[in-house]
Amino acid sequence: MSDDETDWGASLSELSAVGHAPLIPPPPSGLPRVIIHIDLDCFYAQVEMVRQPALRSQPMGVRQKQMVITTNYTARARGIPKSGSVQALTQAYPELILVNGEDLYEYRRFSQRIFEVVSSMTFAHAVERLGMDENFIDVTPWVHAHLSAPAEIDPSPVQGHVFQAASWDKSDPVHRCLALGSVLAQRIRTRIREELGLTSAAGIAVNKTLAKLVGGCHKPDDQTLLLPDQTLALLQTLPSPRSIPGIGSATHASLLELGIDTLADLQAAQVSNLAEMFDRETAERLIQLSQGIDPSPVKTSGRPQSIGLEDRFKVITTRDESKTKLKWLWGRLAQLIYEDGRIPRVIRVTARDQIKERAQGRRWLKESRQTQIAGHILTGLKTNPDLPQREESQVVDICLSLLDKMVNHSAPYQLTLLGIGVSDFPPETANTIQNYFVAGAKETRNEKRQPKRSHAAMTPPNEEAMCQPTPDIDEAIRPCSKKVKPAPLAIPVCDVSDIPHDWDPEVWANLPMDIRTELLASQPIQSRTNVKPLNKKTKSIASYFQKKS
DNA sequence: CGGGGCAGCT
DNA sequence: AGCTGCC
Ligand SMILES: Nc1ccn([C@H]2C[C@H](O)[C@@H](COP(=O)(O)OP(=O)(O)OP(=O)(O)O)O2)c(=O)n1
Ligand SMILES: [Mn+2]
Ligand SMILES: [Mn+2]
Repeated sequence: MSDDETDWGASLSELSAVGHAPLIPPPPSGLPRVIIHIDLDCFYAQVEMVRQPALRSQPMGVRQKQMVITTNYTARARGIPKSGSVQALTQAYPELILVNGEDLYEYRRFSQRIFEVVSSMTFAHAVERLGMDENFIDVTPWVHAHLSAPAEIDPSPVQGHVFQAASWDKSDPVHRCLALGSVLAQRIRTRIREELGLTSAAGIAVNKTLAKLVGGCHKPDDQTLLLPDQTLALLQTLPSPRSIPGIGSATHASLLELGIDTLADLQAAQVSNLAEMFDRETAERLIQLSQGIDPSPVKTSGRPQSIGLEDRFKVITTRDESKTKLKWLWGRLAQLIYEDGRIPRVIRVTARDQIKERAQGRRWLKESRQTQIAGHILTGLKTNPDLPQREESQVVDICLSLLDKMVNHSAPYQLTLLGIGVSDFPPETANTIQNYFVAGAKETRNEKRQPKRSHAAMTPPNEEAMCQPTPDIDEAIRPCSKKVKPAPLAIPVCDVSDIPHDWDPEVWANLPMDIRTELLASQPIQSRTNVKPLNKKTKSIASYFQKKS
C-alpha cells in the first residue's frame, strides 16, 4: 500500500495537490493551513434541553413522524442508539422520552446564532456552514501571524486531545501551528457554550476533511488535533470509503462496482482504474480524498439561497385538503421570509404522489414546479410577518396552480408530502455591500428582522387527524402566541476598534474576517469559486469528450 | 427506509 | 426539474 509516489508523512503533501480551478491559493510560507471543524453535540436534542432543562437528566430523543432523528447523550450512555424508528426504540427502551422536532424553527435560529458567534471571532478568516450544526473555520492567517520565531520555546500548550499523541514534537513549526489552532478551537467552543449554552466537538487539522474526521475521535464536548504525520493512522481507523465526507451512497456503489471495497483499495487506485465510472477530475479528487488530501477552501457562507418547508402526512386526496395544508405551510414560511428580510422572486411547490410512485415503480418520487412571483405580492413581508389577506390568498392560489401542474384532479391521486420553497433573492453586490454597512441606511437594506420571542409550534390544519404532527410531551404547555416581539439577539462582544466610524459595529461583528479585510481594503468583494462536488459520474465516455455540442 | 432541511450540478 | 451530496 505504501505508494512510493505518495508521501504520506509529509506535512505539506496536501498543499501541493494538483488541480486547476477552485483550489486554495498557494501556501505563501510553507506552513500548513489550519482548519477547525465544529460539530454541535446531539444538536436538536441539545436545543430541546436548553428549552426544557428538566430533559437534561432524562434519556431523550427528537422525533419527526415515525423517526427518531437524534438522541441526547444521557440516552446514548445507556446504550440507546443515536437514531432509529420510533417503533423499535420505544419498544426496546420504554424509558426514552420523545420530543417532536418536526418544526425546525428553533434549530434554525440556534444554527444562525452559532454561525454568528463563530464568525464574530476575530481570528476566523472564513467560516463555512455545513448543515445546521457544523462550521468549518479557516484560522490560517492568524496562526501564521502569531507563530513565534522557531528558535524560541513556544509556551502555547495544546488544548484537548492529540490523535496519537506520542508523535508530538513541540519544535516542529507545523505542530505548533496546529497547537495554536487547538487553542482557538477551545476559545470558539467556550464562546458557543457561554453565549448559547451548547456544547460541541471540534477537530483541528490541515484541511476540512481531516478536521471533520478527527473531530469525531473524542465526542461529546471535547476536541482532537490531527498531526499531518498521523493522517494515514487516522484513515486506517475508518471502516469504509463511505466514511469519508464526499463519498455518498451513489459514489460508494460505483466504487463497489469497480471492485473497490476498502479505503486501501481506493488509496492505491489509479485514475485510470476509476475512468469507467468517473470523469478524470472526480477520479483524482476521490483518490486524493482517500489519502487525506483535500485542497478545497473554506468558503464563506452567505445567507441561504433558498428557504423551504415540507410536511409529510398519511394522505391527501382533494384540492381542498391541499389548500389547507399549503395555507398552513405558507403561514410558517412567511414568518421565515420576514425574519430573513429579503423578498424572493421565485416560489416552488413540491409534492409526492403515492399513485404516481407505484405507477412508475419508484420507491419515492418527488416532483416540483416553480414560478416567478410578482414583486408586489410579497413586499408586505418586508415589514410584517403576515401578508394582507388579499396577497396571502394570491400566494396560496399560485401554490395551488403549481400543484395543478403536477396533479390531475379528475384522476385519483394520493399526496403524501407537500412543500413550499422560495428562492432567487435579490443579489447583494459588492457595491451595495459597501453601502450596507453605513449605519444610516438601515431602512433600505435587506435587513434581518427580529425573530419571534416564543415560537409556538403552530398546529397544522386539524380537520384531518391524519395531518396532525406527531404528539409532543409538552404539547399542551406551549403557548399558541403568534409572531410576537423582538427577542434580543445575543451579539457577542468583539473587536470593533479598527472600523471606520460610520460603519455599523453590529453588522461588522457578524462579518467573517476575510470580508472585513476586503472591506477595509476597499476592494470589491470577490466571490469565491464553488467547489465542484465529487460525485459527478460521467454518463459515458462519449459524453465526456463532447464537451459541448 | 424513515423525515425536514440546505447546496451544487445537469 | 430532478438528482446527489451534506446534516
Ligand atoms: N440525516 C440527518 C442527520 C442529522 N440531522 C439533524 C439532526 C441532528 O441533531 C443534526 C446534526 O446532525 P449530526 O449528524 O451532527 O448528529 P447530532 O448532532 O445529533 O449528534 P452528534 O453528537 O453525534 O453530532 O442534524 C437530520 O435531520 N437528518
Ligand atoms: Mn453534524
Ligand atoms: Mn452534531
